[in-house]
Amino acid sequence: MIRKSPQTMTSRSPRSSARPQLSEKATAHIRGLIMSGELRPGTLVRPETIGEDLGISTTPAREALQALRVEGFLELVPRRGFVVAPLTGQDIRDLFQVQALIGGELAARAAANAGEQDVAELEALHHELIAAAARNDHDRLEEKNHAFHREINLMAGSRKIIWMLGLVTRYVPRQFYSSIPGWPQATVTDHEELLEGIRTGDPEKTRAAMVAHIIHSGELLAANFDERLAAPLPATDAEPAQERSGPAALDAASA
Amino acid sequence: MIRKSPQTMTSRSPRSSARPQLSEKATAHIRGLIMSGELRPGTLVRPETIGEDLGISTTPAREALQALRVEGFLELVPRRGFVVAPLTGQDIRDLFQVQALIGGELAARAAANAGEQDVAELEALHHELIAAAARNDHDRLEEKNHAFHREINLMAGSRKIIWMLGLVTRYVPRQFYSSIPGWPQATVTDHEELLEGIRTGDPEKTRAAMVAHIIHSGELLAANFDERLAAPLPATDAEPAQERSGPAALDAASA
DNA sequence: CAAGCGTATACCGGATACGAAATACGTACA
DNA sequence: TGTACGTATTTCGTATCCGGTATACGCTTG
Repeated sequence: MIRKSPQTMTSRSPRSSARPQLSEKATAHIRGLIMSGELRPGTLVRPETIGEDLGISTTPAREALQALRVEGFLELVPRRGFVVAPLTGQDIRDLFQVQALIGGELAARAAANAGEQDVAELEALHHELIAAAARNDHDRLEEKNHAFHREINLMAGSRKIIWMLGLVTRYVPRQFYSSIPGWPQATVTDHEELLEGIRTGDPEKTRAAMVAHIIHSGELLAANFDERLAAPLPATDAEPAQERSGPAALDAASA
Repeated sequence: MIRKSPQTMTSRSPRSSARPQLSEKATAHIRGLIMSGELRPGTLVRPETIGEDLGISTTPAREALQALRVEGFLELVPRRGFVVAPLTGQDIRDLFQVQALIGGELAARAAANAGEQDVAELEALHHELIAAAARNDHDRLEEKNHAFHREINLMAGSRKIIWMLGLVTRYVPRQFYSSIPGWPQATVTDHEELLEGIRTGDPEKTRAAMVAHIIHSGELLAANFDERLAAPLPATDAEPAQERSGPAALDAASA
């Protein structure tokens, strides 16, 4: 059971034309606006407006809005349009809790599946991460951290669980981490614990390590989020803040 | 630049004209086709085709395809179109694992938050479920089961976690359960264990009960899924099932 | 002056039509 | 037989139009 997860993910067929859809560009753009706080909850987002912003037509813009609605960033008010969904620091904490649960599951499976070669690859990445941390190279640090987690997730060998994790981590701007003081050191020690669990093939120990790692990171980000919410808004006009009663059409899925 | 919404909306509730979008209809339709096995993995799904099927134009059809891509039912091959994503019985099991983790978290929080009134309401629903089971009333059974779980999820008080659960349960056709022999009885006993945990305010006991409940249900459904995969395809229309090899563009999100 | 009502406007949801680019497929040629 | 080319099909994006509805504004009335 060394290498290659059960899924047949034929990696990288060159396919040349790496042309991302315009709708994906628009999706990332609006998502960034929401996560950065430029678009606040309750704001109405119009297709033509964002089309003008990016110099595209309304068709891909509407597709982007639809995608963001599925992701939970926007809500659709039937004859009004798309409004930015509420997003609080507590929401961020909750999402990190979910991320921890899913990431923990993946880590546990990775530990169960890990072969010698996997461990070696992870350790190589880990050492590169340490080197980047020592040089204070934020970009490379972020890159290696991403690669480290990605490798673990792939080792778990479950397409759909990785997919769900991706839906959660859309709420987590990666570039944020590197700006947290003390984060590199904490990450190094956390990753060493993860490595220990994987090396010894101990799923539950690895799961616990991953959960702690994610929750810890999440608390830092959520605190920053709260701080930003407390900050005054750009102050265009004397806006009555319109804390409108959110329609919040929860469907509360069942089992 | 993006305009702010007209903040004149004077706090009047939108009355919810209850008009479902055409794109949502299309989304549900295609999702049903995929889950029922009529659309097999690798099949190319064209906007015009589904537009003709439902008597709608390509505009809402394309929005539906975009939504299904976010949900993971479809993959987008850049200049080719949308193809049905691979979906195996193991995928279903994995998704139930995720559902168990998230549902367990919600149940644990519900137990922590539960007040007397909440418990009373849950017990009322539970008794109605028992009554429906005794009458062999499948529709009402399904309805009460849904309401029971919904109530627990709402008690947890986390918008975003419920949202994530909804993304997972899109892969679980609710109407399936009631057709499983012996499921009503198993559900009643499982729910009683859940109630016990909530009544005593024991989060971890409740979490464990919910995890067991979901995993148990999932195994039944996944077995059915495997069975169907082994079966030959309906062979109704010509439709030569364009078995293009799915590229499976995993992005493997990180933390 | 305040409250109710009717009209005007804005905009969503959807339908088409059209064009450019790229891929797939069939055919002709060496 | 293998390769190159040309055509057909399709995706992706743009532009435009229309019906229906919710909101905003202004007028009338008590």
